[in-house]
Amino acid sequence: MEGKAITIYDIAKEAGVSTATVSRVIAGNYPVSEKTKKKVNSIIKEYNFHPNAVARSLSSKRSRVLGFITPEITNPFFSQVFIEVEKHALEKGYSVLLGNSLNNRKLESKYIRMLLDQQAEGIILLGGLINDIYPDTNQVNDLKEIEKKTKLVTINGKIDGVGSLSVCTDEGKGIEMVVDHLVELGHSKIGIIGGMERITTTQVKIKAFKQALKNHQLEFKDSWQIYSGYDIESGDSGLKTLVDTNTDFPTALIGINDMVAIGLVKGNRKLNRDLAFVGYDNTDLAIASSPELTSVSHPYSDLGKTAIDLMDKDLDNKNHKDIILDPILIQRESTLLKNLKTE
Amino acid sequence: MEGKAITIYDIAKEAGVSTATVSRVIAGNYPVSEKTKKKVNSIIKEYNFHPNAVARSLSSKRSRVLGFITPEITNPFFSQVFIEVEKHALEKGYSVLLGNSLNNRKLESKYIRMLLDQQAEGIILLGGLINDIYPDTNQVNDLKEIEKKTKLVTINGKIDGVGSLSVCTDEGKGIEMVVDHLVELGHSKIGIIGGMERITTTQVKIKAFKQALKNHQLEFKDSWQIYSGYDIESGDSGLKTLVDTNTDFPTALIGINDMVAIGLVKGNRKLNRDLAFVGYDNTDLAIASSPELTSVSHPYSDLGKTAIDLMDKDLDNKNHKDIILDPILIQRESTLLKNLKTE
DNA sequence: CTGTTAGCGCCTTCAA
DNA sequence: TTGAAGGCGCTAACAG
Repeated sequence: MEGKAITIYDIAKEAGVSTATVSRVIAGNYPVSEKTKKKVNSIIKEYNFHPNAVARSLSSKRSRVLGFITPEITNPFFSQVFIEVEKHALEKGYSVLLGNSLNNRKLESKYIRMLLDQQAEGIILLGGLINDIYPDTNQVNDLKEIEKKTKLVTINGKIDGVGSLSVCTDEGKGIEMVVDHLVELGHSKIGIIGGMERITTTQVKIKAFKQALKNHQLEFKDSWQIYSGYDIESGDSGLKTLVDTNTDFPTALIGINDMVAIGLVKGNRKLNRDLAFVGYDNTDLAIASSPELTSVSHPYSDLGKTAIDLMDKDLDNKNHKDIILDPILIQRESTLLKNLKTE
Repeated sequence: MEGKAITIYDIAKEAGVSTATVSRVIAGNYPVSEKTKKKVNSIIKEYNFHPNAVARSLSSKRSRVLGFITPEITNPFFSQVFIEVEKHALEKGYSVLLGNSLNNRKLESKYIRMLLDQQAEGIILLGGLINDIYPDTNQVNDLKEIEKKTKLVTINGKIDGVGSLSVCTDEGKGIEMVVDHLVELGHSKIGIIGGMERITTTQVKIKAFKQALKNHQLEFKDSWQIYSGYDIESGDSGLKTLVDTNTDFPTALIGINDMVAIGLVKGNRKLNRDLAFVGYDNTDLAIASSPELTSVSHPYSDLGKTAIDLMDKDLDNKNHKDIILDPILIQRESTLLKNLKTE
């Protein structure tokens, strides 16, 4: 491997100019005469020279590296956001280091440490700590500390006291759209399954759910709201709980996310009740399901673009930016197969 | 942001030793007396000092950064492999830069370029170019060039002429296990749907499929093998083609991967034929499906571990390593609900 | 066991 | 518009 790499110095010598000049034509930020520029460029091409990004980072104090930390990149919601972030990062010349924290706070901290050591110019947090209603004080303090050293952008989450830049989808509005849609179809008995009590996004959704019901003069029934988690199994178990604790039954069920909704659909294969289902996040799973799931989509591309914009712009740190984007309701078979009103 | 970072120099001064000594206690690779070690460490803690990884890379010529390039991290198979790779990378102190090439060869090259510039110590390739039966000559030459500069490890794919280290699952064997399983259950009419003709993994599977049928004295019917792609829609469309072009119909269908199998299951909801289904990769989708899919699992953790081991070990470049791991058949409802033999 | 001293490859003032 | 020269923060011989 590794033949001795060719450096800016070699190019300079060959072109009969100084390394400073070579550096300038590469960066293109200082005036260089057309003539020398051409000369240098031709030599660069001839040697197939590519500047060493590490040396560059050290010298310029700009690593052009961003970090992205998320609990589970296998979760389609997270990976969907990631690819959009990365896409826009690439456009601005950033590389992205991905850290998969497995929902483990220790690992999360370890990755943050690594990113700081790597002089990451910014760290993007999605899921994990930033959605914890009771975040560990030490970790929060760490984040505050980190903010002094690098930019912090959170997606769909935020931590009190940490003045990070954030972008999120209005998940309350998303749930409202779902309820409106279901009511429109004639449903008045709606349940919401999944999530965990101490997770902010779950709370946002449930709060919005209650409000939306109220808007339609519908009653919120405690026993139709069940915390059970975020995976397929959580849908199944949530449905079981619902059955076990209710005689009166909803006609429509909202899953806290697509995976839970799939679990609900699956669980109902045995029960065979006539139910409408709604998911959340509009991941590939929504289409994998049959019936295909009505789901709320995040504006993924915008989410990614905004996160990168927040990194990129030289925002005043005191000018805390919280950007909120609108969700999109995607209607599919799982609610549309039957319209209660027309029966 | 950015207060003036504290450096090894500050620590040295405060501890009354040289920077070399500080460097040594941090690296822990050279002898330092217990006493000075303690002293230095206490100062490091006191100042909460963390060495600048960039400076370290430049000086030591070891970036401790790996690159991972894959077409679509949202594809559960790819992301599953990724998290295992990353997990083992972390254990060895590597960070991983992820590049999502979107199956675009240009982007693939761009990411490779970025990784080279970042002095990545190794690049892991999964999917994309390395599974192309007719790879572009220029790109292959590029890869050869790259191999001179960094380590190249390919997962589940390989390029002729590029002596890269590789690790893969024996996908032929996987298909053989599937066929054996189906035959065991009494199936003799088996189809295989999905994939693309010019992709190596598809070819491996189909070749193995033919051989497995032969082993059981079963006939391979051309019209029961349909290229259609890799996503859910491909399953659906593949099934349509199957219906359109056959009067005699299989009793069992193998999807080239889980997504295709899901598409098959979904498509069959309308046809309502009595079929057994098998997927491949054993992703979360296999469980999301109902009936849950019998599927072939890769030894994901081993795959990741091996890839990192190949990076890490100082292997002789001429000693080309191709490591082949065994797949695992996971039996689930989609084949087990009915045993033709017992009817 | 520890300090001195060159760099690693590039950027960036400061002069010219 | 260009060159000289001193870092960036750390590592790694080479002495001692």
